Amino acid sequence: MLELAVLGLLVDTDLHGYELKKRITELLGPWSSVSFGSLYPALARLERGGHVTSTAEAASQPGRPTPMSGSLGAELAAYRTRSQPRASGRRARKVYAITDDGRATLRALVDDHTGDDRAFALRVAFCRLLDPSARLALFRRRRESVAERLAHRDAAPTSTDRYRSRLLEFQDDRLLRELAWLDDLIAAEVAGDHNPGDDPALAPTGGNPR
Amino acid sequence: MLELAVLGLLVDTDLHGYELKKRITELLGPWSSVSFGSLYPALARLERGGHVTSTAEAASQPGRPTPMSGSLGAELAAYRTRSQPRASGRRARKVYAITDDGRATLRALVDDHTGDDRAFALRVAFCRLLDPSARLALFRRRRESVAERLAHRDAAPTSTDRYRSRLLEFQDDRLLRELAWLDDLIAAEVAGDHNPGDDPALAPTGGNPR
DNA sequence: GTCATCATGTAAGCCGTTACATGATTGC
DNA sequence: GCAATCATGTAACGGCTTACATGATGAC
Repeated sequence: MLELAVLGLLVDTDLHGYELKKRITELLGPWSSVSFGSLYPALARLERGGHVTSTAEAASQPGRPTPMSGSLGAELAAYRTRSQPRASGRRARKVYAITDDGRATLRALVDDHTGDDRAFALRVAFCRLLDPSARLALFRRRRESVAERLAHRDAAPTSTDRYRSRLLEFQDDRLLRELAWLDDLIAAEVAGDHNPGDDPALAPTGGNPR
Repeated sequence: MLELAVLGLLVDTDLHGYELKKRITELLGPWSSVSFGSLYPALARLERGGHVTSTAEAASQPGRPTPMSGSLGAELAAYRTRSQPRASGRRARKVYAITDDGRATLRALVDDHTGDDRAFALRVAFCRLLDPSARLALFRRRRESVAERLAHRDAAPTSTDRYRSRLLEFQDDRLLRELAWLDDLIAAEVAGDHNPGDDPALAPTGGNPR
């Protein structure tokens, strides 16, 4: 799940750990975010596995602009420009970039259907990386799962406890709304709403065309 | 979280592990349920800690009806009656009962405010065990937390990705609805909607008055 | 001088999972 | 005889958390 978030975010732009954490928090919400204690080991794992590469951002050498900048994305460059004024002396950052292998892994991660609600949300967040049929399948799987949950609910006996019944009511409403949302998404997919120009984000080419 | 579910269910009636698992699944939904591999160790932990006691349900001795039945609840008796036909020869069950210590622990567990959404749902499911002021505080804390999340959302930049923006929209709607639900709950509490006769479930008396 | 922010990591531990081991009863 | 259901447990492992360790910079 952490891997999914990291790889998904690295598709857009190269990032260092600290910034990555901020973006994950933004994506998942301050609740159910991740800690450094899991992020850094995860990055190390991903690097060992060849899914990402890291480049030590050289500090205190203003004469040499962006050494090994081949894998550094345009957005990071912009970020670095914004924070240029006190570039030297800062603690060395490790900038991570996704590899072709990582892109393949990411596609598999988005396509699989294990894990909880948070994992599904993450999949939706990155589902543009799937081809249309896989994306549609993702939505349909979820729809079925939610429908099943609802059916199971209807069979359960009504609770006598006021709070418990209010809770059940609320949760049922939630499921119904998710179902409607999924139906909307599915309808849009079937209608061929996806722009004909394929997203090139996952193309195994070096140098982001942006 | 598992402890919370177990203790909460044991307040209503004494249960053995297998049945407990079924009820937890009913409460949490087939998704995000628990496995035996965590339930049984949890029960052992709770027993070691003195929060529950276990009684080996004697089988193949039809002559002696319910030995040590002092701590066996009425609802279990009913359950046993329903499955009486083949009572002897069945694998021995361990029936768990909550202790006064367990009731105190449960109250603390429901009152605390750590953990994720599932933990909150569980707290609501058992919040009748709190006194009105603590219950109100529970709802208000949650309300604040959800409101904060929403405020943070509004500040975030809108995504360019279609799926991501649809997701954000959906999640925002969810938060708004939870807010409205909480406001309802809080209003009902403030209006003194709680029945004046206190729930005796948490009274440290032996022998359930049912 | 000390606090907040940026920045990267390690170590211990918790809580949960899957897979395995055991064993009886009922129904096909 | 075989599978499903009931019933209880152990072992290995995974992923994530908290707390700790380190260290620089800028603002008050």
